Amino acid sequence: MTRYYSEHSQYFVSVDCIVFGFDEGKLKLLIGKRQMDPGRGEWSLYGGFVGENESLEDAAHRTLLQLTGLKEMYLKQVGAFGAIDRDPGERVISVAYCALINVKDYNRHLQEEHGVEWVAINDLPPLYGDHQVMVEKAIGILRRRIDTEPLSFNLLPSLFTLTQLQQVYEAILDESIDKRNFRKRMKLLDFIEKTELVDKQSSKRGAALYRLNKKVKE
Amino acid sequence: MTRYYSEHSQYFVSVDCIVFGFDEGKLKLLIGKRQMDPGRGEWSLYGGFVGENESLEDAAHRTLLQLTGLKEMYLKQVGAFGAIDRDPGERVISVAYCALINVKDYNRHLQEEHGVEWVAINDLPPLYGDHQVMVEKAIGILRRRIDTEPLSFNLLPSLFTLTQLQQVYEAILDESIDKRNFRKRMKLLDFIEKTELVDKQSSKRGAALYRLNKKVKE
DNA sequence: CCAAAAGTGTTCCGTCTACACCCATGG
DNA sequence: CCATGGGTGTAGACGGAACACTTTTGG
Repeated sequence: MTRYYSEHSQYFVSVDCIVFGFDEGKLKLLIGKRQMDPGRGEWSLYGGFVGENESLEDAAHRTLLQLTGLKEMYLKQVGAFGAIDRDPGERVISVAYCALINVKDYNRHLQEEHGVEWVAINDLPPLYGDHQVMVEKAIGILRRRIDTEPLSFNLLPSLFTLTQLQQVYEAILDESIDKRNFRKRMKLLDFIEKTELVDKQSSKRGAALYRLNKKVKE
Repeated sequence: MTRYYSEHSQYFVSVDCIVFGFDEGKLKLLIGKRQMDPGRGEWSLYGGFVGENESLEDAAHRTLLQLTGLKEMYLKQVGAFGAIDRDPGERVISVAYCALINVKDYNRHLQEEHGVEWVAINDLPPLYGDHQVMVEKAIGILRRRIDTEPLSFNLLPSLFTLTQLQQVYEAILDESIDKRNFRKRMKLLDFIEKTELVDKQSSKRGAALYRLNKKVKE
């Protein structure tokens, strides 16, 4: 292979995954204690190095597959982080990706295998390196996009109640929403539809289940 | 230095700068013909490789200083681009940055030195590699943020007329705006203020000049 | 005196917000 | 029968959109 750029330096490039889930009415993040040096034992996002035969996004998908057992999920780039000393070990340039998954789909024994836990975002411990900043930026993106893009559904099962959906909105925006106004707004969305099915889990009366009816565009 | 990650691959990392300016009532981009292989002669964004002693943002600033002679400017990360074959030469992971500058501040002889030109965004030629995609993403960011963040002022001199400001909005959003409504909205912004000065360049009657009165927050 | 750009208000309509009560059911 | 969560409508406030004419002055 012809070498064009050989006079320049090369760097390790990693991806860090900010995996959001929704459980017990809260927005949660999958984090674990680092199992390698440096920073062994510190709370950290799950990440991995970019391989030679994969794009950044491929690397994020591979990492997320290892971590969650899931192949398809909502994935969005949060940004590149390249401060010289951002990693306490060596210089690593990292690209953060934000993923939204349905906690129920998560393969539970992978959780133990990787030593990760779901932690509520309002209750996060200090995180390794600049991971805190990545998380904050990811939440900012979610907040800004939640009304423009059908994000929230990725955090729920394919059948969901309006109450669940409202809880997702409230968790992401960190504010409470009026139930009637919320339901009115949701009725105007053309990509969700009511089914005949009823969820009896959470109430005696039962709540109508809704689903997406179109493939969501980027 | 202790080596922690040596089993992993390393990559060239570059920054590519999407430099917007506003001139002749149009939004323009600073692009030039590549002066190196591969792709010599193709239209391209201006970019550079990331050095060992600089962060990604430092690299973008350095590159922009070389290109424009300007030290301070609005700069925002557009995203990381890492497809395996995105660069026709070798694998290079690139982080795109979007800069907004006032064309009048631009050091004109640097333009010739670097062989770059201001080209209206509606009139761009095909660009090298994935640069087109970077530009589109940058424009999307500007459009989404123009009403949330005081962006537009970076494309104008420190004293500007409301007509100029409106032209910037129209150029970024690619749609025309009602003059009265626009001026009403601008009057509500607390960070711009009318001065006693009058611009006689563009009209016989003269137009009031405005300026920013607060340091802009991120 | 006229061409060219600056400047200025009002009305209408649609959207968002606030707000409280009845319903269905399992235990 | 009652506790629990599900479900519904209306009125007022507010903000955005449509719309046309007068002013100033250099040439």
